[in-house]
Amino acid sequence: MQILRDALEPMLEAALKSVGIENSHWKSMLAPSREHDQGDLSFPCFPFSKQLGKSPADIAQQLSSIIPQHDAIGEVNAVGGYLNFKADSAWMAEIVLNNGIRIGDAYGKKPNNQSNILIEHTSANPNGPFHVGRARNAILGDTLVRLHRLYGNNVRAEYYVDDMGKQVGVLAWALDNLSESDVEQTLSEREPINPKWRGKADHERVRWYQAAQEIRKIREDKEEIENEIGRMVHASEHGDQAVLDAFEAAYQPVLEGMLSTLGRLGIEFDTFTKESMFVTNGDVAKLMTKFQSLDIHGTAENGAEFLDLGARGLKGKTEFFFRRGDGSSLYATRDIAYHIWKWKQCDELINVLGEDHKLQAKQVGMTLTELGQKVPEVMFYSFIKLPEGKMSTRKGNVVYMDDLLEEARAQAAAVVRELHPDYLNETIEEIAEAAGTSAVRFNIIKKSPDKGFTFRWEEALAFEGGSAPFIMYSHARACSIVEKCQQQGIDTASALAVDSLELPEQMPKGMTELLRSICVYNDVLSKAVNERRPHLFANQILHLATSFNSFYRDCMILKDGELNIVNFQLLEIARNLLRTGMEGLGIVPIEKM
RNA sequence: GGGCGUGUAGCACAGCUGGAUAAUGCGUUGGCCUCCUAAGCCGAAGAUCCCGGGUUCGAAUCCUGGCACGCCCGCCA
Repeated sequence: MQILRDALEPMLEAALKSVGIENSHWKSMLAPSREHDQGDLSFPCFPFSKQLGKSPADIAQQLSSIIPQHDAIGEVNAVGGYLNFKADSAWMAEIVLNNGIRIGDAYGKKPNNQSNILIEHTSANPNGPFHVGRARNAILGDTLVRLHRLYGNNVRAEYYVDDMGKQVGVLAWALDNLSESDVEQTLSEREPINPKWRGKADHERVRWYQAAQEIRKIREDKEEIENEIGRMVHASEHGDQAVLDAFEAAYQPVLEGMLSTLGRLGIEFDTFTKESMFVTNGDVAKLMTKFQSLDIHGTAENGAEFLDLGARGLKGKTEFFFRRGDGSSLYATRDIAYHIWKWKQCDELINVLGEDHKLQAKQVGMTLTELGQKVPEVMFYSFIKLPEGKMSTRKGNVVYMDDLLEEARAQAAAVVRELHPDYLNETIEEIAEAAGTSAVRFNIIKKSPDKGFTFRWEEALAFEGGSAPFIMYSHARACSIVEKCQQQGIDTASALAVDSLELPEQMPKGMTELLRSICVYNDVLSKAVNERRPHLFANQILHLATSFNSFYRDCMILKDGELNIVNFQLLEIARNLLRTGMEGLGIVPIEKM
């Protein structure tokens, strides 16, 4: 709790000085208490034992008696060599009720930070629908974008469109050369397209792509096919506009289908940048010329060129090829041109990448350094597996996000229908869509990105405990209380305006817990944003919802038609914090459940 | 073979800039709706923190050596 720390540090410093400790290492030792009921911040006294010739317990005891009384401190105690500080409930209430704590600016407000942040995420090849694995990037990336905005930063969400190269080439070839019956025959062993997604181009066209991948391996004329695809890919890499246009015609509907899936999850982009731009505008050619002047430049027998990153300390694969023997560029080369371009339009650059890109990101980073450019920050994430193994669009071994969202919506609808048989169908559908999609999102966000996990339907569709619907429910509950107040004709606006409040003498546990949770909110948001670990904030919102539920249990807002103003004001703060927090996570903050 | 990452209750997951009795959810189990939404709340049981060594007053956390799993080691993207 930063606000408690700020209040405490000067007092602790003085106390330490008076017992003879003057170095400043102690600051990092004042840390959140492990034992949550012992205090909010704890200070272990063990290291001073030798220096002072006293037992840690004695030192803690002595310090506790020196620390002066202060509004912020509810309790100081010395237990087993620890000095524990508990924030004072009334003090927390004072700060919270008087807007003394910054909680981020949420949506629609101006950024309070002038620096421009560019976050590139998703950037999936436009060759087929999102499966759950590919979608982890989009969900994590979008959450990072949202959290930055909640924190008050100015962010641009960018999608890098892979509009050239082999994957799109195969797709374009397939659409031009295969009939529907070719495709269906080739894929006859596989599951047919879900009728629900007929007409959605990502689902339709991926079958052409998948069929082409098979045909390229088995058909008699496979060599000619390879030549044809190779010719197009080549042309695209040399900036042949006709071929690039043909590619675009092939992938654009697919990309739109993919984006509509993401849209359902609340994911949107500010800008799209096509890879081919860096070929057609000459950036890549200039870059490759520049590489030739570097000390670490090398040339292979067939004329292919590379940078020797081993000379800069890279272990393992040391040669980083940027030009093929035939003179064309490689994906990584274009990626570097792209990075240089990105740096021209932002102050801070973040990429969201799968763990399979770690080496590539390292190579790009080292090359950028070699060119005197800054290195982007990267949020890596591990893959989602299926119980049967790895997901692969090519092999068709996937759980599509569209199917997952449908299933989630259907199951959520069943829950709502059972809980509230009296709700209108339309209401049920609305709640189900929000709860279903939010649950899917949250299930991915709440896990640490560097942890791989196995997708399980029952987890993705859990609507209790640590889920999005749990948070949504707490929020909806808060909303329903406000609604009830208004129904009863209570003037909520003037209740909010009251500023001389009398706090309860004995503060209920639920209220203290809620205040605590509110007081650490911004600490966690800041950490989640700056360390690029959205799951920390997800857990904080879960915690906020839990403590709100305790507050709800202990503190009646409306009793016998009578409004408790303190409780009401706290309710509104918590409700607002829940709502903005949910927006930061991409959970839909519906008001009725 | 080399590099990177992960390994914590039956399951899942947090904690990992060293600090107390390792947090949370599911599952198991006992209780709570004449009272603002029970998708909720309160309680109980459940953990060799992968294994061995080391550093330290103190190790889930740091170092080291293993083991298991994942990813990478293309003139692919």
